[in-house]
Amino acid sequence: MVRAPCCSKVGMHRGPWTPREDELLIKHIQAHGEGQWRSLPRKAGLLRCGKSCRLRWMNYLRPDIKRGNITPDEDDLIIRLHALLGNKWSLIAGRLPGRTDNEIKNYWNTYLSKRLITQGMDPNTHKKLSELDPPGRRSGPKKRRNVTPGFNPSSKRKKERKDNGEREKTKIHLPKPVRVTSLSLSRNNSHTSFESNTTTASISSGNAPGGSALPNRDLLWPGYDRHQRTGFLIHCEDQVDPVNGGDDLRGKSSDDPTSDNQLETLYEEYLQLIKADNGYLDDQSQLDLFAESLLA
DNA sequence: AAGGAAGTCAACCGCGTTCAT
DNA sequence: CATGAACGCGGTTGACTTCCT
Repeated sequence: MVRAPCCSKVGMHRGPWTPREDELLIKHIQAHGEGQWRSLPRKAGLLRCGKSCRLRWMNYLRPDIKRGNITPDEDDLIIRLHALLGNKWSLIAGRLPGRTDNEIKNYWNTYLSKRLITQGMDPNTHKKLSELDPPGRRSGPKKRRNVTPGFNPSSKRKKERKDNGEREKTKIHLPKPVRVTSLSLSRNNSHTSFESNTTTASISSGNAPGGSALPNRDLLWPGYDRHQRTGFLIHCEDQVDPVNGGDDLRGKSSDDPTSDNQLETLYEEYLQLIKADNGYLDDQSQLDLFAESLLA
């Protein structure tokens, strides 16, 4: 089947966005919200394809985007999540508040995969490189520079922490809340979706994200209201949805063998573990278990 | 100082999935 | 059921920057 282009490319602007274009896009989204990307450029007075607008907003203009250096904790988490999830950049990004999939993908391709290679690891499998691929024949960074300002190799940081007598821990961020749209509603109905605030591991918070913008609970995915009451919103997106539903539930079978109760129990255990250690998790196996549960 | 090599990252592209008609 | 629209994702590109010789 021949696929129609997402928009007519005749007369469209391409390449880097100008400040004026950014301003128009921001103003439009502030006034009308996200979504309806195809018609957005016309309504916003932009000579851009809708896809381009979405990308610009998601990867650059969104107010909650954290720009700048990836922290050591984020660094470690990316590697560990990549080992479990593979190149699922959006899923990895979902666990790093304020980071975009594009940013993490670029960061991985630019630094992390190369660093793993220099450490003798295969960046795809996270296993030691076989003897069939001896170090001298590896394709890695050829030469050059102390990379990005502020970039600090993880091994060095770990050594510094060890030297300081610090425990080696991985900071765990709570799953990132996302817009939740009802199963029964059109994706284009912006009045029936909501955004909640990004939440990190401030476990004791009892404030419900989402606030007054919540739609009828009956329209939400199973488990939402339960976690809303306790102040957490599980990130549910694609197959990661831990409560048998979520943003992209379309087509999901209600016969999913994993019960709500099982998943809820697992999630509660996860929260308890983090609570017990002020937002950190020492036990790699517990982190792995949680990550695997997301893929179940 | 200049030119080329290499790195970075925003943006583009194509495809898969889901929903509406 | 078939088709097209809309969206999101991962891979790739290419302009620009930085470094090396």
